[in-house]
Amino acid sequence: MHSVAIAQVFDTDLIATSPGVEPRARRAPADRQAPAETGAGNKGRAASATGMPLAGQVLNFGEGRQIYAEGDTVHSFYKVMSGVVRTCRFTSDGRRQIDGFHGEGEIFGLETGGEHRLSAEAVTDCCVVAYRWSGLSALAGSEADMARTVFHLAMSCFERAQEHALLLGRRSAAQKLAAFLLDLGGRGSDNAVDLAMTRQDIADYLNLTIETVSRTLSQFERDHLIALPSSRHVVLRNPVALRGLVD
Amino acid sequence: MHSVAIAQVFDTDLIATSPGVEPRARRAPADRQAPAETGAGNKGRAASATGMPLAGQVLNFGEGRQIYAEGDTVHSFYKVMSGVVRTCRFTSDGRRQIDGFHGEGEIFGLETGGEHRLSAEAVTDCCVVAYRWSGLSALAGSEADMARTVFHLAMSCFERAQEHALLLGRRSAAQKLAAFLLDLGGRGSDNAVDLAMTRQDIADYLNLTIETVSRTLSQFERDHLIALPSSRHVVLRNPVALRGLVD
DNA sequence: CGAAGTGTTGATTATAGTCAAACGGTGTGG
DNA sequence: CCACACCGTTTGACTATAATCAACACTTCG
Repeated sequence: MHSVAIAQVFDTDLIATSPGVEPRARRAPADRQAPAETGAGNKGRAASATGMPLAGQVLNFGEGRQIYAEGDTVHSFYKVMSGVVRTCRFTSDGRRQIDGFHGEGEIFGLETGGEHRLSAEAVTDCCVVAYRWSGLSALAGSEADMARTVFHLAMSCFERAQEHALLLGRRSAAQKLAAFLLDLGGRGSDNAVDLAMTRQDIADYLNLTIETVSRTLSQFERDHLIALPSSRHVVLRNPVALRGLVD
Repeated sequence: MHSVAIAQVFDTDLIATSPGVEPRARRAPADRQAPAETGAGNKGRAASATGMPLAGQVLNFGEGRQIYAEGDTVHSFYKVMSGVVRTCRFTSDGRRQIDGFHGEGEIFGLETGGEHRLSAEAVTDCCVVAYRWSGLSALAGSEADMARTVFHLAMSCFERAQEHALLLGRRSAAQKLAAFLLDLGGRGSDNAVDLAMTRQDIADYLNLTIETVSRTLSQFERDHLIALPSSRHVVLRNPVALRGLVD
């Protein structure tokens, strides 16, 4: 089902070799599939030639597929090679809270406890590397480089979580959306932002409803702050004014 | 101004020796004072007798005093020995967003960048230990124990930030307050919670107004979910029902 | 006692949520 | 090829919730 290859840890960067990515059809038909590591099996894991301490498995997921579920035992943490992943939690009243969107190069699924506190799903077809991780015990004394590496990752996860909390602390829907668009826009150098996720995803991330997201974007367009050539493609016409809304 | 003493790092716990805490009057008069490390100077720093890699300074702050400001150069991270500290940010429209309340044993001020992204202030009179920290470079290869220690701290900061984001994702004021009270209540074993912070602090933490906080607590009391013997003392009369509101 | 800070309550308004309908692409099957 | 259904999205009308503006109560402290 999934292609498997070797990856390795090097200094503060996690590198995957021979990713073996195969394209997948958009619009995955089914709701759920077996967790990644079950589906992919364990074949192909080996220490790399350069003797780096941690090897990873390259895995592919179709759009909408679950990578792991809330409550699953933690076996690995993950790095996004391509595509976008969301981490989220479901509340008992049926709502979904999206903790974050994780794009290329970003880490998700890092936990200290024994089980995942959130589930992770592919927003688009995506390729991720799973790094075996048995919690803090993996940070044995002899592997200081690895400790530093993983520490760095933990800190960037921490800072993203903190920024998300501050984003959610914004007063109005307009402020939240402006901050969201600028965050996405900031990743590329031009002012074109394309949204990998649906309005529902955005709403669940910003703690708004889909209607409010849609209305606010339409208002931004009427105010010439953005252009919406299509619903998933946003052009920041006036980033300065957007920034003014935010801070 | 501040008493100074030695502290040290040991395994995953940061321990302060000879804290030399002196009580201070509640209700600090002035708005701000010089940052801790300026006020306290550098005297008293030394390697401990047991040869632990990191020594800390014990510092005391009166209620309302600033520990560091947003934008300050990072010299240290901090552990709360007693009292409560808040970390927060101010938005250009004058609002304040509280990132978190940090009680006894908790860490704050850990950053990867060169400057603090938030400011920290004493909610009550408090005693904190400042651990010198020059960022990732401090995690040199020979200090694996320290790397593991600091990694553990980073992860707990991360998890708290993530929980805060999910808390802010709650729909209603009642849900936010119920989650907040249960979080505070969970720290002790009984159902008595005393609030170190003002209604304004709570409002800024939950992204609500002071009036909504007050009204919601009054409503909880009318519904026999809590008792409010005084405004800063809450008794959770029906924690099960509160939990039901949250999840 | 009076002043200042903190907290509560009431009346009104602004904002976003809810319910509902319609629009626009995309893919399918006749 | 077109008709159709489906999904994500947009828009409208109405409502619920919390913000705002305002007044008042309670504590602490000088």
